Amino acid sequence: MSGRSLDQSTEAFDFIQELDRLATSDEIVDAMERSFARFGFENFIVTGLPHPDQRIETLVLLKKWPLDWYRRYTHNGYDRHDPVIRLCRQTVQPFEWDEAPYNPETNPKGAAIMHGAAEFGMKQGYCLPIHGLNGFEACLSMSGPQLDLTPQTKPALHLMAIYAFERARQILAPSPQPNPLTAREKETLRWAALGKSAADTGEILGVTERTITAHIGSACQKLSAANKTHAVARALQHRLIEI
Amino acid sequence: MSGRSLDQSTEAFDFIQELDRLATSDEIVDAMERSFARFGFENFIVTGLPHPDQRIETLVLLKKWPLDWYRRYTHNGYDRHDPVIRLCRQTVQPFEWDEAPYNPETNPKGAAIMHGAAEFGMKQGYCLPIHGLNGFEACLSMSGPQLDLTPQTKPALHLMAIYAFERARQILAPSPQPNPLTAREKETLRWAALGKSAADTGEILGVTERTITAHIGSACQKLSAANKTHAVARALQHRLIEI
DNA sequence: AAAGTACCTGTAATTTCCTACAATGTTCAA
DNA sequence: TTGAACATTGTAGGAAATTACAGGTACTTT
Repeated sequence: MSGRSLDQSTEAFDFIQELDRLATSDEIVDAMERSFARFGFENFIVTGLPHPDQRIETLVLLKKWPLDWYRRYTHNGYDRHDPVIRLCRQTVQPFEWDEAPYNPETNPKGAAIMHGAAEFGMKQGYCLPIHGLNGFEACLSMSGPQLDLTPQTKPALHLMAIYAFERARQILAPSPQPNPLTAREKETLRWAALGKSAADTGEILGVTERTITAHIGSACQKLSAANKTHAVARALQHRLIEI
Repeated sequence: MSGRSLDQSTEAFDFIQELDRLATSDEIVDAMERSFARFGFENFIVTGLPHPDQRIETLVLLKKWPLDWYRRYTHNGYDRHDPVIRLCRQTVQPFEWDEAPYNPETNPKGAAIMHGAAEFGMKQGYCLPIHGLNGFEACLSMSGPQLDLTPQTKPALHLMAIYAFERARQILAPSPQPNPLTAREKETLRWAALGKSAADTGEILGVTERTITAHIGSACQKLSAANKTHAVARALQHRLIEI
């Protein structure tokens, strides 16, 4: 094993131990900047992957990213068509940006997005998908002019990404937004997701059918759902209930 | 950094590179046995976490585990109450078995399961949650009489677990079971998940309401669902549709 | 003490869903 | 070519869901 790759192996473990001592997102960004620079990366972004009804800006945790490109990217909703984001949703394995395919027929904007990044000096990059609790999807995407990626360094970066994300999540999102549903509403939605009718659920919970429909109805209102099926789907999607 | 922990750091990266050269699950088990032994582990199991309607036996990928305990565990459905499994679903961070809480009131079987494992020589252990695509949950759980866990070794084991799992998944589950739903059934379920009535969906797809109800009905049959809401929940849970 | 929230229940009208029985045309593989 | 699976549509009746209007209890916060 070369001296260089040994350095990089221990670099990952040192980085992880350093993370626990960092208290703010700025400190994490600084630490990431230093550590990733040793692997040839200049820019990076840590972000969740948005649902159809979310904007990616609200999910970005950390970034050292060309600001103009970031503005253009978010303003135009490029995340919907970005080949890197798309591949990120389909794999758990890290990959280089080059490896993200884009079919000009099904995704005409794909090429333009990749070219746009290249215009900002980000021709090459490495993306590390992160899959969290309850199907939460995120990634650490990095770019640099001269990547130094070997079979040794890739897992090291992977490990750094996982821990950096988790640390950032702890700091920046310590309190997941309060579940807007009451206990009863969650309970009735959960039974509905398991195929129970309002009458069934009423019997299970020892209340009348009418009460169940009332809970379902208020859950529909809170979730802006058109009906029970819609409410269950949204509750599952946003991890408000578990089945 | 001590010589021991440096060995263990490189051990992880060597293990990961070795994985790609392994072609069978037996070879992976052997490699894991050798590598994990250096961290003080004797037994391990790599398994997916079952949904309410699944059995854990069908999701076990690799194991070196006391057979009698495994039989007792699966026969009694201990995975439903195992404190380690429960915590595994709630965190992405590795943890020691000791750290898995069990409330005797809400989970009376929890203590018995932990004691049962101890009877088979598995008093201490380390569990590494693995969160895959689309919310797929799995873990690598390991046990040994004398654990050698330090802030350096824990991330190393974590990394090994992630790559070992992915390699086992590639070998043992190369072909995800075919989606049993037809294109039309998925389409109608998807619109249902978005809150559309059968009449709405019929208008959207340019067919009659009756046709939509037929598709939903056959989807319900295939999914063993009691009604549309149940079918949508199951389809979402098993990643048969995306919304 | 008042206000707010969650929880519970009722009636009634309307809409939507679900199932059973029946049938036609298409596509694809054996 | 000949089933098998799929997509489509129909009728009809019962089950379930949805909405609107109304009201009561219990608990917590202000």
